[in-house]
Amino acid sequence: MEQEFLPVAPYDFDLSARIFSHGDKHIRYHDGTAWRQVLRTNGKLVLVTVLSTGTVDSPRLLAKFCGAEMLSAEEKAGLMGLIERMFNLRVDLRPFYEHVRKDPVISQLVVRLRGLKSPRTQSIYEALVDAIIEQQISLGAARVIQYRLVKSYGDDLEVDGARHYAFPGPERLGSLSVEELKSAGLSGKKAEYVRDAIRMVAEGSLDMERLDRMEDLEGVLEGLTSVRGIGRWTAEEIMIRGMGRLEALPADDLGIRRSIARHYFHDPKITAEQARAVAAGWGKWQGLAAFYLLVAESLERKSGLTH
DNA sequence: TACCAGGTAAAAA
DNA sequence: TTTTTACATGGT
Repeated sequence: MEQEFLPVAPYDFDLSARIFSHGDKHIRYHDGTAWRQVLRTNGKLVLVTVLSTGTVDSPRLLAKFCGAEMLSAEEKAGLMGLIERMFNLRVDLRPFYEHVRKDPVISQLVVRLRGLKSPRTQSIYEALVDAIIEQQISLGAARVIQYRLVKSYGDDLEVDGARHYAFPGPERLGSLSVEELKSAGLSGKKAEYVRDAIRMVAEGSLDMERLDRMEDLEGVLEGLTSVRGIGRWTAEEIMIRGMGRLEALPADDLGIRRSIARHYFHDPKITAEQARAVAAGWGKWQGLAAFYLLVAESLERKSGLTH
């Protein structure tokens, strides 16, 4: 079963999905031309493959759905909406490019990385779990733990003899003991944070949907940080990566601070406040602008290694 | 081997 | 109120 998408131009799918290039083939990855991950629609697992068949100025995507028995029209529509959200296909980059025209650094990057849109997780819940795992440790270490969690407790789907894993649902993850979560590599505290936050969502004391609909950024931040284990950094990660709030900037983030320091200061290290002061100029596109910085750095690192 | 890595809450000062 | 500390894992 195939489905076509017409994203809002400009859009560079392969560049945008590049952050998944070091992924796990059985969980989620991008091999340069195609992106693949198991998604859920109405409880059904579907292996989704997305690839670009267009150009940056005339973007066109093709999605293939495998593994599930017949999908209803409603389930298919659900998947399509999910894919549009996950890649921010409806976002129009042109106002962003217009806004940063006078910024000495970002104005250069938007030319080099034209069509880049930051991807989102399948659900806000998934962004929450990922962000808690990523607290303090390196991205490499976090990724190992995340994949171990998915392979240990996620539902699996077999397609053409290969086994693919979906991120475990909140019912499953919330029912695990602290010991089981620790066996995947989480610290005792992080295991408690994850379990308790999921339970709060389940019992209704943490209403993610309400926060997602909220207009006021500060209100969302406040709602999220009231949860034990979610500090400012984690809340802002959830906002940009899970909710698609492109104005949210995790200025406490070490990588973002390093990057802003390198481009705007002489110091190799700056404070979160200094980072926020620079980012203020990016207006309601702060998180997206920071994403451009990080992608530019990763591209430079890669080309640096090959020479 | 030791230290740092895309933090946070709780204890101690 | 501000400053330390424990925490888990993987890369260097």
